[in-house]
Amino acid sequence: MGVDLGDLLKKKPVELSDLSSKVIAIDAYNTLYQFLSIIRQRDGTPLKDSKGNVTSHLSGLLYRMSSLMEAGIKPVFVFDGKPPEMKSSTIEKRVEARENAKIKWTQAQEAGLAEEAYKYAQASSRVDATIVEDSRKLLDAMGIPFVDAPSEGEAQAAYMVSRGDADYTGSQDYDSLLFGAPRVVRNLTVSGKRKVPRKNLYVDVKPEIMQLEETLNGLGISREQLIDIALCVGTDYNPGLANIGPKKALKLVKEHGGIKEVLARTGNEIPGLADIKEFFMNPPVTKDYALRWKKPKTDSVLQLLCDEHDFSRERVTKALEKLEASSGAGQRTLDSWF
DNA sequence: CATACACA
DNA sequence: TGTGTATGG
Repeated sequence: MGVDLGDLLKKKPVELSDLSSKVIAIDAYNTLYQFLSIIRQRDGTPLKDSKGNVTSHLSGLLYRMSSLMEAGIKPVFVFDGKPPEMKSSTIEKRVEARENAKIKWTQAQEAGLAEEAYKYAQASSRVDATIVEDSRKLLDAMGIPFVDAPSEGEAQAAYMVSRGDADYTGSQDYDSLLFGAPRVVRNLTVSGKRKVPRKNLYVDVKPEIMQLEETLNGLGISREQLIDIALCVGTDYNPGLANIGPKKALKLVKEHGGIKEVLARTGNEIPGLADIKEFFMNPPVTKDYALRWKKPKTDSVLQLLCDEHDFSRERVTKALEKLEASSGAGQRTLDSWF
């Protein structure tokens, strides 16, 4: 998912402490998917409570958010609304890939291929309605606000940064830049370590920020041209052109001015081009939101995580102490509203 | 992924 | 003070 523009974009590593007091509009889907895919046992099974419900996302949310808030960061989650019709092909492909991965997971398990099994287990992750519902309950109990996007969460998050209601969008994907987010932060993690795929190796990963204006100036293009490049490479709304990666796309778009000319020159076409461009330039968003960070409801968090999902009381209590110590839950924001 | 804990 | 490894639910 998302757009593969990583090589073109200028990224600046930062410390978590540099993001203190910043409001970060986090793409909920992206984050939950990451948690579900990565927080697993060595055989690939996600964390589960005694009733068999998956809890990886709750674990990820609790520990990461309490650490970020302790560092003074003010997260707000943005949930997806109704996906646009032009995304349906991508959505169908994801469903299919997931079903396929489930079968292969079982097969690999039976064949005793641990690494294969793990890989397919990850690929079978799904952010379903229950996952979303649990996550909203936990965020609410933790006092972290969330916003419901009318359509794409990345677009809503970008809008919130454009308006100045948030400082950054937070996502591993680059889409929010296309939607016009002035600033994006990736790798918004605590530990700073990430496992490299397939290898038994960990590398240091720091949060990194990207700035739209700076990126565009550096490449010598407009946002519309950045979108054109994405369209060449492929987005959630179109498959992309054969044998054209980010670098070639940049060259072509700069040379010919825009996607229309590139298509004409290369003998390609993108069905629904105008609608897709319009969607990136002017996505459905809402201004119907209020960002309030509240004191965590300790009892609700303990009830949800410990009583309902078998989390350790000791660990959850420790995380709650971090939350309560955070400035985000405290004075300024809260008092300004009450 | 984040944390805890062992051990250098 | 750091690095590797196991565990969480």
